[in-house]
Amino acid sequence: MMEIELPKLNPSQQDMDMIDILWKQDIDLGAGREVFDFSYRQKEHELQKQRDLEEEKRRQMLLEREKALLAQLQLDEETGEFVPRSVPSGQPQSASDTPSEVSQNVGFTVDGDAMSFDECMELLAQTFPLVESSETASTCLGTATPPTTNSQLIMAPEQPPLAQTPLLPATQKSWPDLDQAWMELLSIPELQQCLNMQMPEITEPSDYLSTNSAPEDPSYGLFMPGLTDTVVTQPEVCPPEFMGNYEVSFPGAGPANLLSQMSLKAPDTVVSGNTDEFCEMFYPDMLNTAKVSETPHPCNTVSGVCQVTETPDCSPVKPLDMRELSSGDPFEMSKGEMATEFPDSDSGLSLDASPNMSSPEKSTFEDGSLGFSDSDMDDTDSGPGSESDYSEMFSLPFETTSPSGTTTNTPRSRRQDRNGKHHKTEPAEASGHSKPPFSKDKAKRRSESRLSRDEQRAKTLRIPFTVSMIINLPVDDFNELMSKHQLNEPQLALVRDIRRRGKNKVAAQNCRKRKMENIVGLEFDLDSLKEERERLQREKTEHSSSLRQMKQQLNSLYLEVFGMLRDEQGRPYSPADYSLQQTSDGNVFLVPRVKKTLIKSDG
DNA sequence: TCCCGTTGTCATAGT
DNA sequence: CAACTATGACAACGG
Repeated sequence: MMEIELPKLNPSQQDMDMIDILWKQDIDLGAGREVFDFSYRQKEHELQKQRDLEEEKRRQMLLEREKALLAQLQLDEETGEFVPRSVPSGQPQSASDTPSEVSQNVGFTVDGDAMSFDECMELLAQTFPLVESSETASTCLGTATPPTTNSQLIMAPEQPPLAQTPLLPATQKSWPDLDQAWMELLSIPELQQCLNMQMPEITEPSDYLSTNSAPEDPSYGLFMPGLTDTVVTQPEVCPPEFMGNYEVSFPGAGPANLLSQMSLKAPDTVVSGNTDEFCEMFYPDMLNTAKVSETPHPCNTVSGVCQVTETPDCSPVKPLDMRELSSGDPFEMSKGEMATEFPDSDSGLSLDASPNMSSPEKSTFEDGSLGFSDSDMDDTDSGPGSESDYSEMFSLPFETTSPSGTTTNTPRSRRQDRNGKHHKTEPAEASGHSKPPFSKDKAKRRSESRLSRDEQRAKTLRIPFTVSMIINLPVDDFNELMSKHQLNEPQLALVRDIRRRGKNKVAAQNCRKRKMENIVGLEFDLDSLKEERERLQREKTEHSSSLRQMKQQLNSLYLEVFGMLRDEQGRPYSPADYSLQQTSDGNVFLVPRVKKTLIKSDG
């Protein structure tokens, strides 16, 4: 039932188109065009393997050298230094990072428990016979680099999928290790560099890009007029073929390949982010399948991928799934990515946050007038089918994050498969076929239903675009699109309403987010000001105390000085009659108080 | 049933 | 002036 027909209509061109689409959408992820090109990836893969091999060899050599070094040294109890135990007939040292005096005495021929590099390689080759010979070296990392290496994760077109199954349990158990190893792998600068270098060498990206006018927004190209023209006039320009090619090319490894390549091309995303999130982004279906499947493993998402990758027979990964996971709605996906990575853009809130999986009960009943079933929808939508494929491609967002979306994807693809190419699947429909496994965020359901309402309306009026297209297209392209389709007045009104609502929804979300941020900021300011006030009050208290003390000291000093003054007869001055005053120039005068008393007496 | 938080939508002012 | 954004207000919804 998961089989789909793969119409072979100008496959190469379609491949290129799809590559363009996927590539553009994944630019946001840091993925390059080569991610989608088999030849790229092959060469990339080769190069990476070489790099891995070199790296591992180098590490292994260092390890061996250290081992041998320690084996050949003994601690000099007098000096506390390690000194050569004997002079072995070792091989000449090639590394420069070993102390010269030591390297002269140490070789690779090992004594004791140390093994030679070749022995190690051989042992590892025997231990992991499934790994490519060139990769056995990398396994020398031991636990740090589990045997499941990039050859498996990235793509293994030449390897039968079953050949990897023996590793499956181990890899699933050791996924954290594998993740770590992957992160280490991906963090190797040379690796990334070399991956990036491959692109210009193999093909000029402009060759691909030339078909589109250069979009400013990476995802913009998805909505380029040319592309939409293609959509309209060429209904079969489609992902299924493209994906089909991939599936044919890499039996049982298509989506995983893509994922791995993506992860390679966008190491930051993988490394910095939670792998679960990452995989949920790309493999909602698979994850869901993995979770639903009876396999009891605590399936973190990576393991979900692993399952899909390594058990292609039962895998839900079919071209359509692939299309979805390769971002369901490419535009939305890319936007979502941008939103998450660059919060400034759209404040991390985009429409894709709004959902496209609508809860069936709500989506179908909330709009009473629109309460037809999904099958009805399918029937009503069987129309020209020209946009259906792209409508599917541009279908609403959030399948990537919503659990219900993930659960619904499989049935959705199934139905799409059944319907062949004439499947304009609305998100609402997609979710309508299976209930959310658990009560997820009500907000999401609400948003789903809301969007699905617009979707339903659009469908009712047979609007040939998806809501996401309507909302997200730049105004010029939107107008162009409108002009290309002869829409009647209600259709135009609905489309404008959908666009307005969609944009306003995002605006409202941003507004609320800002409001909350402002509140948080103000609370922070309030706390700071409270602290400041307390501090100032403490200072004031201290200063008052200090001032009082100084006044007392001054008074004492004054009395002391005044008491030392004597008149011509040697008698002390009376403090009642005289006072000491200091002028601005620093001179001190004895000023009689007589005047005051006189004034007082006069008064 | 009421309360409350969240979200979508509308109206309107501003950019 | 059109398109978009920001925001207050309101309603619907669900816990």
